[in-house]
Parts: sequence; C-alpha cells; structure tokens
Amino acid sequence: MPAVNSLVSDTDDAPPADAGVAPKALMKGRQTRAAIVDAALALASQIGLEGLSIGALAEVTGMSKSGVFAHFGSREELQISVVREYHAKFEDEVFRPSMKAPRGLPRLHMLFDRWLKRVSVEIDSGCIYISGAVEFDDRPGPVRDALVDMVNTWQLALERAIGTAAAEGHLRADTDARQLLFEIHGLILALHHDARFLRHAGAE
Amino acid sequence: MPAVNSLVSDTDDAPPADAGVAPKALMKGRQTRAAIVDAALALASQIGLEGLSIGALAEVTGMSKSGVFAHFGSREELQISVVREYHAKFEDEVFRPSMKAPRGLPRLHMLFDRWLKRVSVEIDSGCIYISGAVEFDDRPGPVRDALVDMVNTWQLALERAIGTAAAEGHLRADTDARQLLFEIHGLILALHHDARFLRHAGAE
DNA sequence: TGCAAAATAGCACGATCGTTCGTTTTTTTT
DNA sequence: AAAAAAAACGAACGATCGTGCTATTTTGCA
Repeated sequence: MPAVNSLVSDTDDAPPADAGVAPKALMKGRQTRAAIVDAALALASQIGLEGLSIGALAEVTGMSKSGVFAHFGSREELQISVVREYHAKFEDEVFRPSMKAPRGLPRLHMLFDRWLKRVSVEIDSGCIYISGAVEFDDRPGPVRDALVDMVNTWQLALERAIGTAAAEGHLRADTDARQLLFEIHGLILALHHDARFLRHAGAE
Repeated sequence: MPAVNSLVSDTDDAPPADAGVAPKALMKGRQTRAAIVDAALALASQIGLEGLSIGALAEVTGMSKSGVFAHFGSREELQISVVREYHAKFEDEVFRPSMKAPRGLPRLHMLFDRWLKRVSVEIDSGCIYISGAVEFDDRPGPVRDALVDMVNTWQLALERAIGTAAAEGHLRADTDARQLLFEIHGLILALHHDARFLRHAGAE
C-alpha cells in the first residue's frame, strides 16, 4: 500500500498540485472535467467500468471525443478518476455523516444503514466497488490497484468501527471483528445481488 | 419462467433435437463445438462473459474466426452456450454428487462445501454466476434471461435442501429457509470477493 | 472409391474503439 | 485592448469487434 489515501482526504487530483495558490476562481477546465466525471460515474454505474467508452461519454456530455479525452490523457486515467469520484461520494454520504453518531454500536449501525442504502436501494446507481471488484479481479493494472486500495480503506474503517463497538461493550466481548466484517459484507453483497440482478423487492 | 430447465437435464442443445436416432458416432462438429465451448468457458471465467470475443477464441482454439462463429451464429448464442455449459458443470460437480449424501443436514452441508470449493478455491475459474450477475444486472436480453433462470434454479434447489433439513429436525424448527439461503449466499459472495479480488488467503 | 453434406477457411464489410495531431475557439492574463 | 495560454474541435489512424459471403477442405455414408 503505497499512499495512505485514507478516508478523509479531499477530492481533486489531476493537475499535480494546487501549489499554495488560492483557487483563483476555478478555471473552466476544472468544471467541465468535473461534469465529465459525473457523467462517467453515472454511465459506469450502469454498464460497468470496462463498458465506459469515451465516445458514449462525449455524446452524453455534448462534447467531442477528443475534447473529453484531453482531460484525462488515457482511458485508464478516466476510469481511475471515476473510481476516485465514487470513493469521494461514498465518503460524503456514508462515512462522514456516520462519524457524527455516538461511537460504538449507534455509529456502526448508521454506517451499515447508509451503506446499504447507497449500495442497492438507489437502483439507478449500482455500486462500483462491487461491480469493479468482479470486473477487475483478474485484470491487473492501475485501475485494479486503485479499486483495491479504496475498498481496503473502507473495510478498514468499518473494522475499526466494529472494534470500537466491541470495546464499548455494545457487542459480545469475544467478537471477531474481521469475521463480523466478513459477514456484514456478505449481507450487502447478497442484497446487491438479489435486488439488482434478480430484481427482488424486499430489503430485509 | 418459460422452460423448466431444472437441475438434472442433459447438456446438449444447439441442433434442435437428437430426434430419436442413436448417437451414430458423434459427428466431428459436435466435438469441436464442445471444445470451443470449453475454451470459451475458461476464457469467460477470467475476463467475463462480456469480454468474450470470437477473435480471441479463434486464436486460442487455433481455428479461424468464421469457423468458430459458424457453430453459434451469433455472439449471444455463444454466451448462452457458455452459461449452459457452466450450469451443466456446476450440476455435475456440486449438485448431483451431493444428492447421494443422506438427506437433511449432511446433504446441505455437502452442497455448501462443494459450492464453496467450486466458486473460489479454484482460482483459475471464477464463478460465472457471480460475474455474470454483475455484468448483466442492467443489460436485458437472452443472456441475462438464461443467467437468471439458472441462478434461480440453483437457489431453488438449495432452498429445498434447507427446507428438508429443517423438516428433518436438523435445523431449528422456526428456520426461515429464504433468509438462511440469503445469508449463505452472502457468505459465498463475500468469500468470492475476498479471495478473488482482494487476494486474501484463508477460506474460513 | 466416389459423392453429398458438413465443417472450416479466407476475405471483406461497417462500426466502434482509444489515440494522435493540427487547427480553431474560448478563456485568462498582461 | 492585445497577447498568451488553455480548452475544445474535427478528421484521421490502426486495431478489433461481430457478421456476412464464397471457396475449400474434411467428413460420413453409399
């Protein structure tokens, strides 16, 4: 694990550094880039990261292929940007709000609740962590690395929350955090499967 | 659900029917077709059903593109054949052997055991039910239909096994078969995720 | 052994892919 | 306002995709 791109870390990346300078009034490029990434995220949520094509993306955003391309320099970089964007959104909507809940079981419960909602209730946006895990389980490269990195980050955060809840006395003292994490993860995956693929209704 | 292509049903399909005639000595075509499907299954297990390309398949089997193509008539038909082949293999290696175990918990246990092994221990062959579910959760069509059909078939068989085990008194009497199935499925999915994507070692 | 049929090869098509390059437009700075 | 820099465009490339065709080879049967 090279960089500690831990949960909590702001979201910009491409131009190497905002070296000190105040954000002068963000250049036009940044905005459109953000718009493209947004559209790409929506697209990738439906057809997968591998299905993401620059041509389709250009059509959706109303720009030219080369115009879109120029913002990333390669398809791979685009995919990575999408992964990072999803990570940032996930952080904003799942992780950070839950940190305001009292530590221990309530916080863990909120994490789980929000995770669950994010992952499958909003049918329009499938979870990129899950689809990406399947698409890239046998496809080495930077995209896979980025995905693994962020999934690991999230799982670590969850495991810590479980540990805290146990230490707080809200869980049985002999709780195996790793094992519980594994089981909770299983529930989420099964729900994602049944809701999205089999099109079942009930969330349980 | 149009056809009852239940577990237990033999595996040939393409030429409409083996109308009565004894298998004269299977024509050359059938063999190569089978060989192609085998190679396709191996390929799809790694790069996914969507990643399956006729060109790559031709290279692997040492035939011409059109030679491969002629056996299926369309890419979609090829994908469906692969799904069916996986289903048949799954039946042979997971379902059928388990039916020889004594009904109730032992049989259920054997089903689970073999399922688990098939799905993730053999790293070389990822589970097409799982990867397919993700790839086709938002992609309607005959391939998706075939996948859903077979996953449903398998889940139904498992649910029945759970029900039997409960009726036999091996499980708590108030067991909710659907719920237990859901949880078991979750464990399998989580294992597949951790083993294949995160490359963890222990099976638990 | 010869003949019909099945299996395979070879070639070309239109489409789409990611990417490159030179030009033009827009934005920012001076 | 003019000059410099950034952003977007348009056209083309090589590659690969699935899919038609028409030969050619191989197979199974008389």
